[in-house]
Amino acid sequence: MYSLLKNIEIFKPLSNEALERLAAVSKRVEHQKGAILIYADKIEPYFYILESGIARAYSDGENQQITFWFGQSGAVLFSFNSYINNSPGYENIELLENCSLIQIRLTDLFSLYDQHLEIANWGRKIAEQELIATERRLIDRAFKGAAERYQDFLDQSPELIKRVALKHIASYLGVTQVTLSRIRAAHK
Amino acid sequence: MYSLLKNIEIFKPLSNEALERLAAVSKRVEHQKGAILIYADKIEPYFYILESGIARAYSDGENQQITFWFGQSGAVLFSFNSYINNSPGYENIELLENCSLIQIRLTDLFSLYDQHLEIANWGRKIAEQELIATERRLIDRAFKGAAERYQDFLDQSPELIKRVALKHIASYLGVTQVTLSRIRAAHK
DNA sequence: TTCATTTTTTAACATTTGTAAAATGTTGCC
DNA sequence: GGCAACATTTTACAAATGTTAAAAAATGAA
Repeated sequence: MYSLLKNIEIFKPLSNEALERLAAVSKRVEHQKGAILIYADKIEPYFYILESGIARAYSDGENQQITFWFGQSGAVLFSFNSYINNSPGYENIELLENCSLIQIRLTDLFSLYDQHLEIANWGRKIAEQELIATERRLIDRAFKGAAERYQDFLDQSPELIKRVALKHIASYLGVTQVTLSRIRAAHK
Repeated sequence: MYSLLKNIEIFKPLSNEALERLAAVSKRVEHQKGAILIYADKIEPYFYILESGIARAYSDGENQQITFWFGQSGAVLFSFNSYINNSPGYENIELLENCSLIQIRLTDLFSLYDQHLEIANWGRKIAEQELIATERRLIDRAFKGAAERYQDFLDQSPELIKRVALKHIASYLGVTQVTLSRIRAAHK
């Protein structure tokens, strides 16, 4: 029953046959705002696609918590280390709103990667898209000041500004909350 | 004739059959120190694996050049945007020493991805490993000061310190050359 | 609404890092 | 060796950002 997946952007390039194979191991789940779907230092067995709601990934430091990823509808959500190296991760993933998600067990997904050419290439493209977005951010940190990064964030993710606490956005942008406040004050 | 590839780390997980398919589209090339293998703003048709020598990727800004990647023996080397989105990239890749490389035409590689399950999954893992390394660096920028990042670089890439100009290492670490000099002076 | 809690802003000051320019060191070539 | 080109360090000063603490504003629950 692939109708579950058919309308989600990330699945659109797939043939009906591939979709059915994925649908057979997919399950829709709902979780509440505040739920932690992925814990750092644990091997997490699931891969998720966010259908609705928003989430953030963060790591805990000694006296701070750094948010380094936001996910919106259509985003893939998983523990990088669990998925890639079968080892405990560094990120916690917290839902910032009530969310609806597609859940796939990693062992099922890996088994499809080993059986199904089209799905293997779909998985390749997921990693590639995450890669290019992550490197883009690393380079932007070098070339752009904090104020410009904030403006870019406003332009590219206008919904997130409304729905996410500024303290999370500050650490995502690589500045303290105080600095972000200063940027916003200067902006008016 | 897959002996060309057999001893290179990145090819080791592959079966002989997959290696032969890759070897059939691979070619060993040599380039001199200073050569630019990948140009920003161009769609680059090749994918390389570095056999010997070192290289760096950099982007040009208005009054600066930022190095954001170093490759050593075994590294994969390509224009992310050309490879992933078939569009011009943002990085130049320069050889910092005379290098020996394996060259594969992207169209040949993509064609193998579409035909060969094992090679598709090999390509998936390449992207995944790059992804996790890149995100790791982004997070380290948030949690570690410049001095600690320098120390980590020393620990993890002792050869590069000897062979690469400090100005390139400075921008790789996300600081100016003056700051790196100060860190090195304090370090003694 | 009212109270308690949390988030955001503001202020004052400290620290880090950047900028520009000069001084020093290094490399390769004639 | 000696010169030229380039890399690295040092210095003085400027700008950006961090830290701490407090005030103001927003949010959520009773």
